[in-house]
Amino acid sequence: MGDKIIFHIDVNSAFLSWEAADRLQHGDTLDLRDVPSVVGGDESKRHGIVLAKSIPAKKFNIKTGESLFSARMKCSELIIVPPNYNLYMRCSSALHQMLMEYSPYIQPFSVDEYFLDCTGMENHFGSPLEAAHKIKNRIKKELGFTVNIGISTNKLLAKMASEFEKPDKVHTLFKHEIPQKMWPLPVEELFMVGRATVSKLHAKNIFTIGDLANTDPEFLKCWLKSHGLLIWQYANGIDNSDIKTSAYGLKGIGNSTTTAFDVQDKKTANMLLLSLCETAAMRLRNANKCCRVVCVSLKDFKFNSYSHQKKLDLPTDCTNKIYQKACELFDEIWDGEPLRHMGVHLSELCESDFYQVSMFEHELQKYKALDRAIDEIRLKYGSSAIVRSCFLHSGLRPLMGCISDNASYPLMSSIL
DNA sequence: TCTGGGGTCCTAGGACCC
DNA sequence: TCTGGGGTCCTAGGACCC
Repeated sequence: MGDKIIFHIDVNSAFLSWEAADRLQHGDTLDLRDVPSVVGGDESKRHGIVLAKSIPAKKFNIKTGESLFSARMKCSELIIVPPNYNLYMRCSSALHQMLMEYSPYIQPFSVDEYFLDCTGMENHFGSPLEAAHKIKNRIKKELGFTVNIGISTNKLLAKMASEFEKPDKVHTLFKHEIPQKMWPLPVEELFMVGRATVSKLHAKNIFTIGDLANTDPEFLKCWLKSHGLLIWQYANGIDNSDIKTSAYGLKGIGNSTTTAFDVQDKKTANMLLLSLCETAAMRLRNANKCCRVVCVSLKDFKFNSYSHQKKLDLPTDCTNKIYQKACELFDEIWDGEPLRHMGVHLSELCESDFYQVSMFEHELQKYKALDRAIDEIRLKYGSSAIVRSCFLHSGLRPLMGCISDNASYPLMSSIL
């Protein structure tokens, strides 16, 4: 059996490219990609970090993840645009649609990354390099943004290849190219080597991917457990994972927010929890799932974070049930310190049609009917069409988080 | 440095049972 | 009950990714 051919397609500065393409489509004359610009949160609130940056912004040494405050210090004329998650979803799915024309073996890896199994496509689209250039150029022409494509025989190497020179490039990283193309790179550029691991590796004089590749795997395994073995395999280009096609199993749904102000009282906290639960539960129902575990996470004004989770007696997709449990969890852990961040996370999901509702839970049936009715109205008339009355004069948002609200946006196909 | 929000997976420790 | 070892479940926290 011969080697596979795997492509990794990565949108260059995705959020920023998509914003730029969208603005040009709508008649703007300025291309954000040509000036120092970033996509980021609200400078005046506390959501302020850089989510994506233009290449000119990069020249000012602005980094993804840094605060908008410090980004602005580096470049006073920096343009900051707020994120538009609905736009990103539409761009992502337009890309998905196009890529599916080339191979049915496709794995969405994140909103702006796809793996494609292109084994045996030579008859249709030419050599892997030719095919990748065709795909890349077509995306640019028809969708209005650029991508990098990495080509190799497994996902890890394809992904590493797509990280090479950007933007708008195709790179290969086959096995025999590893010593020249990958081993000289700093070890922190290896997939799965993050901040915590890199400082440990440096302490043992491991500075490049090559250094890691040539370290004794037994030693790494004893020292860093399974993660040690994993990064050694990656450093040597070893990855046997499959392309996970179709609807891969969702493991959990979370919804969290940094509040614009410190939360000091239980009443406000409960309303925020309700808002978070509404969105999370709606997404759960949309996925036709129920959850067995509810988790509440908190971060106080000193940035200490802590969480508390509990199993439910029965799986549920009901907003009120989830909210009740979230309040209970909150009461059990909140120490009264002012809070700056709150989150709700639902896990241990199961199929909702699998799960039989106990016929004795009359109250639950009522809630389910209510959830169904509310979901339908929000789908039809937009998410703000129906709002719990307690939010009316609260100054708080009744639905926290990014939920898609198709009513207020035109379809992708009409824009791009 | 004034520090988001969505995920996944792993590990360690305690409870509980045999 | 001056008391071992192993399995499983549960929870909290931390690592990583984008």
